[in-house]
Amino acid sequence: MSDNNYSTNNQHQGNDKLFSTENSTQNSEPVSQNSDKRCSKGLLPSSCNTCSLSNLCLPIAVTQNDISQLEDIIKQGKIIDRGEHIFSEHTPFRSCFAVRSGSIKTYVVSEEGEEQVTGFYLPGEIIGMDSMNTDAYSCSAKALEKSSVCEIPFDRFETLATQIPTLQHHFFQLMSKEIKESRQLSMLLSKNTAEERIASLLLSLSERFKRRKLSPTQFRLPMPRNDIGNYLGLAVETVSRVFTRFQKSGLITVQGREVTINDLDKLKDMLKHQTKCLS
Amino acid sequence: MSDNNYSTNNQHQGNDKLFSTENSTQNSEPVSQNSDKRCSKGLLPSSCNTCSLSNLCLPIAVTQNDISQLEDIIKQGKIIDRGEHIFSEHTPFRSCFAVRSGSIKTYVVSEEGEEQVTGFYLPGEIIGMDSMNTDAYSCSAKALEKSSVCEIPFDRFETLATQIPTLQHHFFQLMSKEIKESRQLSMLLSKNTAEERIASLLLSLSERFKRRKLSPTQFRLPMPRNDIGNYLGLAVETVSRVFTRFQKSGLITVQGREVTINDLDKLKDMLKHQTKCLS
DNA sequence: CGTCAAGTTGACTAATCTCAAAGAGCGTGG
DNA sequence: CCACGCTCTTTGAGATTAGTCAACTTGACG
Repeated sequence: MSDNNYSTNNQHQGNDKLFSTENSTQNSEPVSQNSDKRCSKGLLPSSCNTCSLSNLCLPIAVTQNDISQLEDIIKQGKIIDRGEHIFSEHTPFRSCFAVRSGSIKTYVVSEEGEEQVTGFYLPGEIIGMDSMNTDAYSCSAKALEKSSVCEIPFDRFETLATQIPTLQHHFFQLMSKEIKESRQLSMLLSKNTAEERIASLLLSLSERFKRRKLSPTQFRLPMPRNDIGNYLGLAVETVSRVFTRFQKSGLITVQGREVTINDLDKLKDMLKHQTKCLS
Repeated sequence: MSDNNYSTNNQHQGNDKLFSTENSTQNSEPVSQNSDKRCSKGLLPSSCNTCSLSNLCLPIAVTQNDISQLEDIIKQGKIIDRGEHIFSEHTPFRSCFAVRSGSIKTYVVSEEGEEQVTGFYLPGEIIGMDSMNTDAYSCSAKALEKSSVCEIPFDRFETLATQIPTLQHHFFQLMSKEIKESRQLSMLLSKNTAEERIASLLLSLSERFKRRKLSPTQFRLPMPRNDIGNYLGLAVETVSRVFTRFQKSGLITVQGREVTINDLDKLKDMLKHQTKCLS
């Protein structure tokens, strides 16, 4: 297997090594521990151009000039410490955020104070698109580890989107994708067993790591079992048992949050009879 | 209760009476039974202006002039017979559709040919937004009863949206809402019992009928139990049993697909401890 | 090295599914 | 206008998955 050629992505949390080769400019995390730090335009010449994630979060077809306009409105590289919030449910909606490094979970809280995890977001993915039709965020977003995000002020973005058709088009696509993925989660939850749900999550993570040129078969779960269970509608105990079962059958190797997928095809086969898995 | 003042919405399927008072111009269904019929511009001067649903599917703030531009690109009042498709999964994505009358279900089919219902759409709601990021529809849409839809060719719509900011804004909102609702479905499926799921669906329908000035407490279910179960991740038998239980407890009265909600508050209370119900 | 959070494991319970069969409703054609 | 056949719906009994409760293990970190 050629997996060994991938750069490892299982360092301890918050380690910026992950991105050091990807961001040629100095906007990776270590510069400041201050969670409120922002790269104000000009000071740190961070650029969407040189960001390796731009193929994920930016429209491919955008021109050089368009990108500078985007950079003008995007506040890049805000650092979020583990456990800190990017935004909270019910607070005024102002911006979407692109994850630049680390990992984010979104969740809502019921009247009884019970938490429901609604999603996990990795670098290159965008948070907040479910809040665009209201004045307030419809979920909270919290960093699962030390992370950094780029803020996209929405009113300015909307204006820009009317001026740059490809930008509008791209954003429509991103939102459409979000709808589709949420649909897929619904399907997963409505029809599938615990094992299938977890297989699906593992494959989803695998795919997303792969997109970022990281190993699709060996990675660190950014979230605790608790959050996995919450997200997939399973009890923590069930999650734990399924991991154990998977390990015993040789499908995967787990060591805490470190996961190695030993048989990717077999994992995919588990979802064969489904319409679609998570993405 | 003043519910009796609502116009009834439980006639047999395909009856256009539902909309005869709402569309002052002659674009309601009976004109032609040809399912391929389209109101070509000019022939039938159907208008988004006079459509009672425009407050649901059109941006509020759009001006008179904007509406005419919209009307130029929208093909209005296409008739779909019960069981007919509006579009099929994997066929080229060209248009979104606004439901004008009747009801539509969307679904995907797994490799084994198993169907998974992904949504129910009522007048004023828009189908196809989950396909905008691909060249092909990501689900199929089929009429649950005789229905009519307005076709929104997407490429022309995108162009128009760049010219009319409020239109773009409105569409962002619609898509955001779609994401949110799908999220809510996921949550419903991941945490709630059969009873809660069905209560949530009933409330969702109730709310949507109410928006259309129809009775929120007395309506006809547009879909069979089978589809309800499929959508909510329950066996048909479970759906049936829950309806029976609800009836026995006096919460609702069911007679086939006719439903009367006797205690709306109690129904809502069932979802009290949740983050949110369907919408 | 002690503490606390996270993860694992076992035994029991409960909700929902599956299988099976009967009953009701609706459209079609005679 | 009614009978037939189809689909939809209901109901029962038993099987199974996942949840709950409780205890124990592991690991991170000061």
